[in-house]
Amino acid sequence: MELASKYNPTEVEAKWYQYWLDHHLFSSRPDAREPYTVVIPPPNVTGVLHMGHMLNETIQDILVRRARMEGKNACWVPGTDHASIATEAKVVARLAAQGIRKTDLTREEFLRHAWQWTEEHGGIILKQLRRVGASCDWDRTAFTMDEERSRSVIKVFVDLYNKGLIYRGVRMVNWDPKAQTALSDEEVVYKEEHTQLYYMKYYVAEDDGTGATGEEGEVIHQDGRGRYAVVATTRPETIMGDVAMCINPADPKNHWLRGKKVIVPLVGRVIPVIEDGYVDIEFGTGCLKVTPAHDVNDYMLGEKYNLPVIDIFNPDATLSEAAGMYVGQDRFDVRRQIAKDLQEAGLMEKVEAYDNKIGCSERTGVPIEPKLSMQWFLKMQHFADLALPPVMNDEIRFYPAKYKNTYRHWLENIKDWCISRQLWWGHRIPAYYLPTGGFVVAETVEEALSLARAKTGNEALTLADLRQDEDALDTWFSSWLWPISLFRGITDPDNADFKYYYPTSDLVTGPDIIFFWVARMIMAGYEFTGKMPFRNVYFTGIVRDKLGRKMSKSLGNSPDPLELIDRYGADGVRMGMMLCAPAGNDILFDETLCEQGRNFCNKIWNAFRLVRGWQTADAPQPETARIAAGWFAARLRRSAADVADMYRKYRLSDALMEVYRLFWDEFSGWYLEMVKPEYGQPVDRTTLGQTIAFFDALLHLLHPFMPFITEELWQHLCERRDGESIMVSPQDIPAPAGTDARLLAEMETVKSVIAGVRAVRNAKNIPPRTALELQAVGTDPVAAYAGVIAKMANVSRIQVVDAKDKGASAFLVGTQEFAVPLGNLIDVDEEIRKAQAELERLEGFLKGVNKKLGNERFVAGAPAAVVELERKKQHDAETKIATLRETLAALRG
RNA sequence: GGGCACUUAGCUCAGUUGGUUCAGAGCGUCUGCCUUACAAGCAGAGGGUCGGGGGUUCGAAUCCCUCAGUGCCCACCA
Repeated sequence: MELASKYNPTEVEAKWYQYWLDHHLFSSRPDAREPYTVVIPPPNVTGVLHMGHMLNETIQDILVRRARMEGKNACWVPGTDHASIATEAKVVARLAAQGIRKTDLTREEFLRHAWQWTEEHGGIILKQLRRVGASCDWDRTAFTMDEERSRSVIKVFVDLYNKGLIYRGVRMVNWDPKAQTALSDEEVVYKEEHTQLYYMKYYVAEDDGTGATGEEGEVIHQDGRGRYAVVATTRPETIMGDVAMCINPADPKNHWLRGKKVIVPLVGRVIPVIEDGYVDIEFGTGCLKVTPAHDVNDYMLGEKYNLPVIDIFNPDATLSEAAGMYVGQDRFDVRRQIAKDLQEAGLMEKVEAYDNKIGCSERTGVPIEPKLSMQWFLKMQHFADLALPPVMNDEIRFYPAKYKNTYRHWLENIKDWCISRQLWWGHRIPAYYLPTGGFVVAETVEEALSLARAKTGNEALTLADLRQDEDALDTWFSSWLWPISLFRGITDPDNADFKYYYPTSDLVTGPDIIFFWVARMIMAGYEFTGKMPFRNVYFTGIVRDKLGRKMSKSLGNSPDPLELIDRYGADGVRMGMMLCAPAGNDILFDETLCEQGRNFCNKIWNAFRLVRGWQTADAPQPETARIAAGWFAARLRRSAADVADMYRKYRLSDALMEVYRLFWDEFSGWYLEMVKPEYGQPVDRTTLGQTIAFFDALLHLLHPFMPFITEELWQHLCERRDGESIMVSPQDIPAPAGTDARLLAEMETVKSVIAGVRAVRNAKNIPPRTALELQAVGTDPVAAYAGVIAKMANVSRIQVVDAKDKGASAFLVGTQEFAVPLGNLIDVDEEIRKAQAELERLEGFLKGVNKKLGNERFVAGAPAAVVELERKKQHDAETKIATLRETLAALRG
């Protein structure tokens, strides 16, 4: 079969993925081997693959495949997340497009639509993962809202409620007016915005003119209408909720306002002036309007001073009846309107531009509204106490470790978690309200009923008397159980899978969900299993474009991973991702990296074409090939050891780069060229066998990064039988041997000699076909490698000479001088210039070394080995300088 | 406003506890090659006073201080 000179990934990839599936090569069952478990960070069920996934899944696949090849029982569990808010928003939008309002539907009707949506769009991303090569155990595919996961969530809720860790109460929460639900603190993101600061006049009510003491610093505003205080706010639309004005008791400017009452502008309500140290004297005028219903701090003041609460907003952030004005209008329209009205009424002192940070909903993007409401909360201090120590003492390791700080800071300032959402798409809170007031919490409605009967003493209660809480749980309240619930560890903790696979091994995720997910999984792990959920956490970077901008739909700077795979092959794209992905660093993705990956595939492909094309003959192995094989075996052992070390440190980019260079430079560039027979000549069986063994080892090293091409070539290379696969044919590359270091060092010298000759060739424009002679001055330290040098540099003979030819171009390898006789081809002036420059450099270097050695404190203070090294540097430099001087003298002579 | 990182070749990054021959890699750049595995390639070359300044040390890219810049996280100044 003739092989094309270019690797074509498309067919190969489809073929092998199907082969892997057909032979259940990703499936895992508990056995005697050491388990290696990874749970996928479940993508949104209706999501599509983007570059962030591409990176994340590639890393997981590399780790999983590596573990599998090491002989571990690797199990990578895939699944999707129901993504409560995001999915519900999409369903609501679709319904709206059909002219259906959510509020016109019953819960059951809405959920039918949601499930329908999920079935239509769900799981697309899991199919896409196959294109990437992800070696997930698809039989274990789970969904955060499937039956098992739902049972786990409900069981855990009941358990925590019974432990007294879940409570219900009215608190100030983050309200998303678009999704019309409460959010946790973590779901609020702060955005810098250019806004206005409005300075409004609050006239003193029934002003009798008292209060002014004329003391230093006192600031009294007054106009024809009387005396007034000025309050600066970014939210003038909330004045209808004002119930007090607050000044700092230590603020002389506003002393005169003590004990007074002021009039809310436009509204006309008379409110008291209170005093509290909370108020920042420097901000604005030092007067703060207090709106307990719509600001967390104001709420705190309200509690402290027993102020009334006037909630002026409807759930969609339009003004409510309670506002009394602008009723039904949107908060931002009201802001514009009220600014105008204040202006016209002469109640606006001034308006200034102001940069402010606005809390916005992570999901819908709209500014959140602090709102008092009845919600369910999880007490977090208990969990923080559980989850902090294992990370700080490295029982659970973070890569990179810098995230330990972030983690600690969050846990040390933990607040209770608002877990209820006013949504339908999610796990419904298993609380049941009684007709007589109060509620019970139970896993099933039947249990709830018996609890209710016991609680009320009323045996006549029926299911119809119980009303289940309308709220759903925060999505993360199911995600935090993921590593446990995937193995049914909540509902059936004694099952064999759970005992075998849990704790999982590595978690790969982005640092953006360290609080949402990672921290909470650790909490859940210790709370419900008494064990860590995973041993290591690998935090990926955020994928940015080459200009450093975060990839996003709106910027249009995010390539479609599948399109990239079409163009460069999955292996090419995987490599492109990994080339720029050191752990924890943001990765600046550039499509040319995929090109590099594709080129590498091609390089591997062509190296294979070369080897495959060789005919064999019964012949003794040439000396050059024997040397090459001995050297490359050592080179391979060293790289394999280095790569293993990099895996241990999760330095996957470095590991890939090491294998890349090993294959391209050392194997293809040096080894294959050394053993390659003359065109049309056969190769001896020993060399062919060794070469295939090396190739096999290289494919094994490459496989985790580039699964498709390696499987394809491995089949050709080893003539595998059906059902076999490179991924389950572990190959142990021996540990480096004692003699390796010498072997490697000698070959480096040989390479330098070859490079030296080639450089001469290049400089003089001598074609590769023209054989050259080589002289070694005095002695030849690499005489044993003469055959290699002859072949690689096209050198006809190597002579040891006392003095090199007059017309020779010389170069130094270490302290050893070599020369290529060129007859009249040599450019004397150029040679002199070159030698002179080198001499000057060396003299400067020697001066530095001498200075160091001349320093008594260095000789006395530094370790003997270091001093010895300096002496060697000195000696070598002197030797080289002497050689160069001779060369120069000869050239000039 | 607090905290944590980072600043090394044109670009992206290594550089382990301060000490192996003027600081390394990949990509890009330049020069020469279509040499029957590969031009998605081969051979060679150039490129950095390790952000600025100060200090500790026999010795600093590496430790300390300081200044400047960048990024991220957290925070209730309206």
